[in-house]
Amino acid sequence: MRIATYNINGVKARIETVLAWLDDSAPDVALLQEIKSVDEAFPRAPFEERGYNVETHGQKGFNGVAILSKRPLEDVTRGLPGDAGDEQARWIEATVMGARAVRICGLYLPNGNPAPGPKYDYKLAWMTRLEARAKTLLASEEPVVLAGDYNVIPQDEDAARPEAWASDALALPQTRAAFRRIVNLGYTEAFRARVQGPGHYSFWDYQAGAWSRNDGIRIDHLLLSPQAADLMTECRIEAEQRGREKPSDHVPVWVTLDA
DNA sequence: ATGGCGACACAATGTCGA
Repeated sequence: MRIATYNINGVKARIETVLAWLDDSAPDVALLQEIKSVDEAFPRAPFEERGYNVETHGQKGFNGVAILSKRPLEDVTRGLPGDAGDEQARWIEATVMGARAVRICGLYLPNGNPAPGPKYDYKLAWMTRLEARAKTLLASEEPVVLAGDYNVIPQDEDAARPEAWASDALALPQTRAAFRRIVNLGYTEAFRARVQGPGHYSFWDYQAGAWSRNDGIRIDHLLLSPQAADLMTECRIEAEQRGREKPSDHVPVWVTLDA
């Protein structure tokens, strides 16, 4: 089972790009972030024509997450538990059926800038809720994948210019500590379990020629429960997608599970 | 230190992202 996470920066603006990617790369499951669409306006047909089941959790204008899956999906839930008043569409879960059923969570973690401030407070509170959900899911002792745009640069080696991000909400010590607390519950960060060292990024800003200068950051992650980590056979960043026609500013990140 | 880009809501600029 090949699972990809991909912040597409608007499904309406990116539809041709995403369809070309699906045709070339053919993931079994794709977790999309920043669909920037309400559910009723999401262009389901071209995905369904390609054999994908489509589940969305959108809102008007911003945010929004979706799951595309060639395998059946069960028990779909929307919204991160822990704050009934949170109206931002940033979380969707489903169980993907297969040789092993896998609980898959697609997330779009808040950016949090400027920090300090209310947006940063929201980010940290959201991460506390994520930690609680991650802990609950771990207790199931089933394969679990928490994947998406975390808006977290875990370590300095995950940025081409770490000094430029030192006081940014993506890299502040409190942000990194909150991310580590989740990993330290018992999750495996898929990419770093397989690839070490600097120079691996998943986002390049549209501005100032960031892609051509490889001035990137690694902020899209897949966290695997022990039962999922045991099934991992591959993890890679599909960086070449950043150089294609009308790209998102993020690229897909992949994990393959023997499930 | 900032935000040069890009998407979106809404109708010319403002907000947001990272």
